[in-house]
Amino acid sequence: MRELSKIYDPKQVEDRTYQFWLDGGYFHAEPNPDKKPYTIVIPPPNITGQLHMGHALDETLQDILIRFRRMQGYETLWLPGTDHASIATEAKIVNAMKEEGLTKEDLGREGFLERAWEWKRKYGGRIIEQLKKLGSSCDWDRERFTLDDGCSEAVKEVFVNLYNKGLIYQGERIINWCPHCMTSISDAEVEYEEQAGHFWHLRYPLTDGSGEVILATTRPETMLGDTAVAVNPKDERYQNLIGKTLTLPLVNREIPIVGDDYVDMEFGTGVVKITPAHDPNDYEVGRRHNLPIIKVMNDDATMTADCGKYAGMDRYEARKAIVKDLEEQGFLVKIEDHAHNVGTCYRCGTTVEPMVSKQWFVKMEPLAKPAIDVVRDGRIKLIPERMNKTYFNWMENIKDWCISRQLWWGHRIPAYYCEDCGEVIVAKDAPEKCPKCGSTHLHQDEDTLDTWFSSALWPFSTLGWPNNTEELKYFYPTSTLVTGYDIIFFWVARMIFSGLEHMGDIPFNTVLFHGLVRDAQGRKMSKSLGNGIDPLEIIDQYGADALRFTLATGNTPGNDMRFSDEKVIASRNFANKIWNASRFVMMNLKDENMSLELPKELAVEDKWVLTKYNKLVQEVTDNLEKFELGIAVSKLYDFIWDVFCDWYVELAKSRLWEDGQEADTARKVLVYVMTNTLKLLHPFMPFITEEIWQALPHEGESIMVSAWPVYCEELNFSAEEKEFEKVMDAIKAVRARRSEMNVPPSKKATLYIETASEEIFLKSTAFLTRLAWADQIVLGAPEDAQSCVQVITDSAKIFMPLSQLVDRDKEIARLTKEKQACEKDIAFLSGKLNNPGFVSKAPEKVINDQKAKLAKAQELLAKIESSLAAFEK
RNA sequence: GGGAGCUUAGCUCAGCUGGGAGAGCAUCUGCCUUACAAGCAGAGGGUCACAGGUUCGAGCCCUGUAGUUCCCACCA
Repeated sequence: MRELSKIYDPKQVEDRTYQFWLDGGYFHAEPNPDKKPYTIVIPPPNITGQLHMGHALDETLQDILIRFRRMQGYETLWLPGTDHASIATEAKIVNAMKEEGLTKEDLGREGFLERAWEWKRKYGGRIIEQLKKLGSSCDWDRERFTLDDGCSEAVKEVFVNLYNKGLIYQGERIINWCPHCMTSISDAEVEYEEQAGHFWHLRYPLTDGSGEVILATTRPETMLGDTAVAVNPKDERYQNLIGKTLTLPLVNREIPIVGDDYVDMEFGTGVVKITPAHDPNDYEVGRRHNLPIIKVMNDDATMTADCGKYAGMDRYEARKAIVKDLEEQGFLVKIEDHAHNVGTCYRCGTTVEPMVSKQWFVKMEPLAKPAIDVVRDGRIKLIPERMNKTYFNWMENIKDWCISRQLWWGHRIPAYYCEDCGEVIVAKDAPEKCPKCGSTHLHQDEDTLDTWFSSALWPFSTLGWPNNTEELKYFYPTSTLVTGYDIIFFWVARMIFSGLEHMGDIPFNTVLFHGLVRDAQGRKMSKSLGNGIDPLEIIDQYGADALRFTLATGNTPGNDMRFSDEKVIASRNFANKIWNASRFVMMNLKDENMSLELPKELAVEDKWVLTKYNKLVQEVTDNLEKFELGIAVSKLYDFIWDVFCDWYVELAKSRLWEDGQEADTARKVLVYVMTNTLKLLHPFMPFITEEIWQALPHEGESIMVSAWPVYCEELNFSAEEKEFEKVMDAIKAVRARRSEMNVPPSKKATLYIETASEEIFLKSTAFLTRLAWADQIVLGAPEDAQSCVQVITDSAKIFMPLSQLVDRDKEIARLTKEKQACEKDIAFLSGKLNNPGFVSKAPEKVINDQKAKLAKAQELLAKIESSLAAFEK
C-alpha cells in the first residue's frame, strides 16, 4: 500500500511531468504518410504580451483538440510562435528609450532595430514559457516568429506577387492616422466610441455680400482646411446658392458652394463645410467636385505652418483659439451639446485623425470574392455558424486595406525608388540600378507593413512557404483554427483570402471561435480596471489542470464566459476527487503488474459500470469531434464523480473487503475503468491524469500517446444495467426515507424486500447492507408490516421495522400523497397514449418510452395501494 | 441606421435533430461510514423574459414586444 497525500499537489507534478513529455519528444510531429495529419497553428501571441486569461482559454481549447487527436492516432502538429506586433512593440521600446532620454531619431533606423531585436531576445520568449505552464503540447522544435527569416521571405514573395498582379498599389488617399503612434492604421484598427461633444454653428458669409449660410460642425479647427461648402441639390432652401462662393472666416479664402447628394437635408442646418484633407466623406465630395485638398494638421496633430497664428498649436488648443476668434468676429452663431462617435486607435486609444496621405494598399474586392465563396459553400466551417453572417457582412463591404505603417519594427516594404527618374521598383531583393534609367541612386521605401500582413500568411509561412516543403505538402491545409471572435476581421478573414490567393487552397477546415473571459461580475478584464486575473497566479494556487478544467467547463463556442474563484475551486476539488479515487484504487491493488485484460466473469455491478463507461466513450468522442468541448467535459465530470466514485467504488468495496476470488475481478474493473476514463479526461487535465496513469498498471510510456478509448459492443450490458438499477433505486429510496425521518446511519434496520426481481436483490444484499444501512436482508414481506416503515419503488416494496418511528396516520398521509402523485403521472401518460394524434404521429420509440413509463407507474401505484389498504385495515 | 447574441433555480451557466426541466455554487437536514470534510447521504427551490403562432406535443421552430450585451456603419 502506498502512502499518498490526501490532497493532490499540482506543484509536485506539473513541471516534472512537462519535462517528462518534452524528454519523450511527444510534442514533435513529422510528415508521416502512414497517418492522417491534424494541424493547428497557434494564434501567435504578441512578444510584448504576458499570458492573460484570453490566451489561457485559447491555448486550453487548442491543447484539448490536439491531445485528443494525437491519442486518436493522427500525426498531430500544434505549431507555436509569436507575433512581432509592430505598433505595440515599437511603442514599448520607444517608451523604454524615453527613460534614457533617447528618441528613435537619435539612434537611427539601424540602431533602433538593434535595440528592438535585443528586446525581442530578452522578452520574446517570456510568453512561450508561460504557455508551457499551462501544459500546452506545442511542437517547440517548430516555433516561429512573424519576423523571422522564413516569414520575411514569405512576406516579400506575397508583396511582390500582389503588386505584379495589380492587387497592391500605392496611392494618395484618406487614411486613419494615429498622432500618438505616428503611423497610419487600417480601418479595422479604428475603434469608435461615443463621446460628449459640441455642435458649433458657424456663419459663413457669401462673397458677394448678398447673405450668408449657417452650418454646424463638430470639429471647428478643421475649418482652416475648408475648400467648399456643400448643400443637397434638392434642398429648396439652398438650391439657388449652388455655384456662388463664400468667404471663409478667419482665412478669407473664397470657397464655392457645391451641390452634393451626400448632404442630409434633415440633419443640422443642411449645410456642410467640406474639408477634404481631414474627413473621409469630405474627401469623397472633394473628389467629385475637384476641390483642392488643404492639409492643416501635421503628423503629430499640431496645426501646420500654413495655419497662420494657429500654426504649431495642438488640434484641441487650436479648436479653442479658433472658436474664440470666430466668436469675437461674430461668426459663431451658437453651441449645442452633441454626442458623437469618435474614432480611436485600438492600440493606444488616441483619437485618430483622418488625413490624406500616400500609402500602400491591398485591393480587396478580387481577393474577397473567393474568400466569401469558401465559407458560403461550406469548405470552411465557422463555429458557431452565426459567425458566417458577421464574416459575410464584412467581406461584402470591404474597402481596400491600408498596409503601410510609418514604423521601423516590421517587414520593410520591398519597394525601391529611383532618385533620378522616380521609377518605383518592387522586388524581393534590392535592385542595383534603375531598370528604366540605369541610375544607381536608389532608396528603399521607409515604411513597414501592417503586422497583420504577416500574420495573414501564418498557416503556410510557418510550414516553409514559399518553398514547397514536405511539411507544407503534408500539414496544409491545417485542420482547425481556434481563436476569439474579436479578431475575425484582423486575422481570420485575412488568412482565408491569403491562403486562397497564394496557396490556392483554404488555410484551415474549421474555425472554432470562443468568447472573451470576463471577470466574476461580467466585466471585460482590463488593465485600467485592474480586474484582470493572472492565469499564472491561478496555476500557482490551484494548478494548471484546475484552470484548464474551469475554462473548458460551460464554455460554448462564441460565447463569453465569466471567471471566478468559486469555479476554480470547484475544479480543484474535482482534481482532488480524482486523486483520492486513484488512491483508493492503488491502496487496493495487490499486483502492480496485473494484466489489463478484463476478466471473463463479471459481476452485475461491473457490467453496470462498464455499460455506463462505454456510453461515455461514445459520447465524449462525439462531442469532441463536434467541438462541443464544454459538454464533453461535464459528462466526464458526472461520470467520474457520480458513477465511478459515488457508486462503483462503493459497490466494489464489498468484494475487496472480502478479499476472495472476486476481489481480483473488482480490481481489474476498477483499474480498467479508471485508466480508460483518465485517458478520456487527459486532454482536459493532462497533468493529474498522467501522474495517476503512471502510478497504475499501464502499457506504454505516457498517457498522452496512449490510444484513445473506443466504443465496444462487448461492453454493452444494457439488460444487466437496467436490472441493477432496480437495486440502486431501492438504495436511494431507503436512504431518502431514513433521511426524512432523521435516522442516523449508525442505526441499522433489517430490510424486508417484496419484489418480483428477487434474484438481483438477492445478489445485492451486500450493497443494501452497506449503502442502505441494513443489518439484514430478508426477501418477502414481514408479518407485522403495519409496524414497518415502507419504502416503495416501481420494482420493490421495502419494509423497515423501525416501529418506534412509525406513525400510522402519517404513513397513511404520506402514502396518499405518493398515490396522488402517481395517479397524476398515470393520467398524464395515458392521456398522451390515448391521444390519437400522438399515437399516429409520434415516432415509435417515443411511444414505447411512454408506454414503459406508464407500466412502471402502474406497478408503483399497485404497490402503494396495497400498502395503503394494509394500513387502513 | 443595419446585424448578432443573451434573458432557464438565490448566483454562474448547460440543455445536442422538438418528446414530463439539469449541473456547480449558495441554502437547509443528517453524518468524521477504513479514497476523499476540497468529503458522504438527503431536501427545498423554476409560468424556461413577455405575447401570439406552427405542432399530437415547444425551453428548443416561426412572428412580434421588452430588457440587456456586442459587432458593423459613421449624419457634418
